[in-house]
Amino acid sequence: MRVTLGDVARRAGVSLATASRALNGSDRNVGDVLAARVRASAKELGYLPYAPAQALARASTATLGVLLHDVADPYFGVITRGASEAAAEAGLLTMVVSTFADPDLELRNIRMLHAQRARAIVLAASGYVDEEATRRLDEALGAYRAEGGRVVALTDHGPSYDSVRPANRRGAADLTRALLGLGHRRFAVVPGPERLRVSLDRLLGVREALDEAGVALGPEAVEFAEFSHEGGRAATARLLERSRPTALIALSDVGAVGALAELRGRGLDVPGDISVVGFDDIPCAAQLAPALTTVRVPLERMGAEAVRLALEPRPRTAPGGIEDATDGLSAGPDTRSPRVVDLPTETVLRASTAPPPGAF
Amino acid sequence: MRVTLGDVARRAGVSLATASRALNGSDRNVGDVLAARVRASAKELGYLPYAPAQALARASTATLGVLLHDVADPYFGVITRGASEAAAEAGLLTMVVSTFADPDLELRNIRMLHAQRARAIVLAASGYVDEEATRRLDEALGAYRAEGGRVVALTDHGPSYDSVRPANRRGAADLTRALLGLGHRRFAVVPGPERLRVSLDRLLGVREALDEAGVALGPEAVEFAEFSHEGGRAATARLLERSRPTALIALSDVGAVGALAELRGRGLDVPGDISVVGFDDIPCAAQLAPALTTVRVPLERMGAEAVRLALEPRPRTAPGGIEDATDGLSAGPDTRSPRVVDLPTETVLRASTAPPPGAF
DNA sequence: AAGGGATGGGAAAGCGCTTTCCCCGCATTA
DNA sequence: TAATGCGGGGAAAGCGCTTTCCCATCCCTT
Repeated sequence: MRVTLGDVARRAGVSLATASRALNGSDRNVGDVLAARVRASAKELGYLPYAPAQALARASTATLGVLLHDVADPYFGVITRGASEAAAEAGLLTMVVSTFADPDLELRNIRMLHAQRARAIVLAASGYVDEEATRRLDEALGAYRAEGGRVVALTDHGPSYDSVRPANRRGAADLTRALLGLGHRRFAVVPGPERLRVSLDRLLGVREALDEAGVALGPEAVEFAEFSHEGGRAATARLLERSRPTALIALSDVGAVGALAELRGRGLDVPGDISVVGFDDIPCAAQLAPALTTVRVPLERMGAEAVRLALEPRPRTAPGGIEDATDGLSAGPDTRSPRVVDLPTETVLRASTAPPPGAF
Repeated sequence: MRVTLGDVARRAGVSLATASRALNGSDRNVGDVLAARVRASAKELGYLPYAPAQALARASTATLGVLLHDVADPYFGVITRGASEAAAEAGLLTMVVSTFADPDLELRNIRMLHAQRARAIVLAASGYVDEEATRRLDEALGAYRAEGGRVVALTDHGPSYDSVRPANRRGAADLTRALLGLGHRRFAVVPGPERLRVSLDRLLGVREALDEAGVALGPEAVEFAEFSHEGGRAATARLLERSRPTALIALSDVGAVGALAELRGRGLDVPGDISVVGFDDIPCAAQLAPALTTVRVPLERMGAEAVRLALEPRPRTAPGGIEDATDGLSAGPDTRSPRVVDLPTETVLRASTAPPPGAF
């Protein structure tokens, strides 16, 4: 390409080494005079370092990978904002890849990020139930980590990864208890897709609270659905064919919005005829009418926290068992036990919930 | 790092050159036997190409940059989805950087993307009114283009860039005409921030339609606001202090949502007391209650189209004036006249608009 | 006044890949 | 049979940077 560090050095009358040290920092000092000359020369020539070459020489890039289902989904959008802001603070660029909940695509994307040698990968896309898919992903991630890459999971990806975990199960249980507290006894649930672990996790929380209260939740009252407007809408329609719940629990806000649409279409009043709750507290949840009762998940913080974890200096255990601070170059796999950050969720009561009809 | 092409080559008993050609394609052929051996060897070793090294050797990366205000804003989220999907199809990884409508940050981010030698930059963040800021951005983009980088603007960034342009002005005019058609004569407008060109562009459309109809729009009826829920809410509050419009035109959906919240807070009925319209048709616009009348902007398509434009083979004019198809290596600045793709918008009438109160 | 750290500068060896250039052997043509 | 391509293989020269050495000063210390 155009202006190289060599040009800058020549113009400043110094060696390549000095120019490099002056512009891009190093443990070695450069005399003030020369340093100033180099900087001036760089500015005059409009020099910009050539990142791929730096990456090659340093054996380390300045990029972060974020793996998610869909950037346009506000859930992931907010996470990505948190992550990329934290990344920017650390001088990293964020590469966002969408998998659309397809394990094969996810695998390919992990390989791409690995090939790019992203410093770290944030797994915002949730874990799969399918064991074979999980195994293959683990394998690819393992290879990445073996070369010094860091991985942080934002959902349950097994115990071997650093994780930032919202209290999915507990949050769902609390939410359900809130509905029980209002007097509801007939529930219907729209979890996410059955193949994702989050769905099951949250559903488990719901069951937990219902069991506690001795309320039954038959299979006819559960209808899995994609995390989408249409998914939520269709699932709600199917549920209403076979039961008459007083409370509908959608385990994602986007799904809840679809549910609201379906209910409105059927002329049902929310919360007069039926209460509806969501999960995640995406930005528009509060602005719906009725405003959606939901579980606040600290999405932005999750993204930021994940990056913090990923960039945390990583002690490595030498064969002798003593921690040593080898740099990234001689990087071996990470031998620490994984860090886990548990983030609390919070039930947010809004206008979409009320006591069941006929309650006094 | 770990497994290099050299390892693969050695294991397959071939030269580095052959291994490279077999795995990563080239204009030269490799015999079937050797090619198979190389592929097998790569698979067995779990080889993944080292992208920074490839970039250095090829003088070209496999990344795309998208510059936007905020990933968590659905407007940009949807654009990004379109762009990154198109990029993925072309084998590119997408780097997303947020500028939060700050020209300085934008400048820094352009430099970073330049340093990464992203193949192309999609400017989804809108142009600034400030001339000095614009000049500096142009300068940085110019340097990037001088080295062969491609730039596509999604909003008005001046005539020198390839652009994908939604019909902002026309869309706003049509929207306004729709309100006029319903009988409205007293308007209030909440454009975006005054420093962004889109805001002015759309406002111009509104004025155009009002002028046509001979309806006045005094300065007291216009209140600029950030593209955000809170911005729209606060601006609406201020507007209502000093005027009693029958129609409120928010020139972004996120702003309109804020406006709805403020109106609801004041006990005003939409559309009974006042009609509200937005702009963009972000996914949740249709799911609000009342569903928002707005202008559909083909966001996803804009992103995809931008990438298509950016990746389009680029003829270059030789000094003699004859187009030649030199490859990217000897890249000079792009001498074609910029491509412009105009995308139509469409007014979508929903429940948030009705004839003004008292109309018969 | 001589020995010995610091200190700062430069030459050059890579980092992992692509691509030119050269060469060899085979098939084709005269 | 000799001349001529040509297809496919390999050696090696980079791509633009960082970093290890090595070296020359300079300033302390004894």
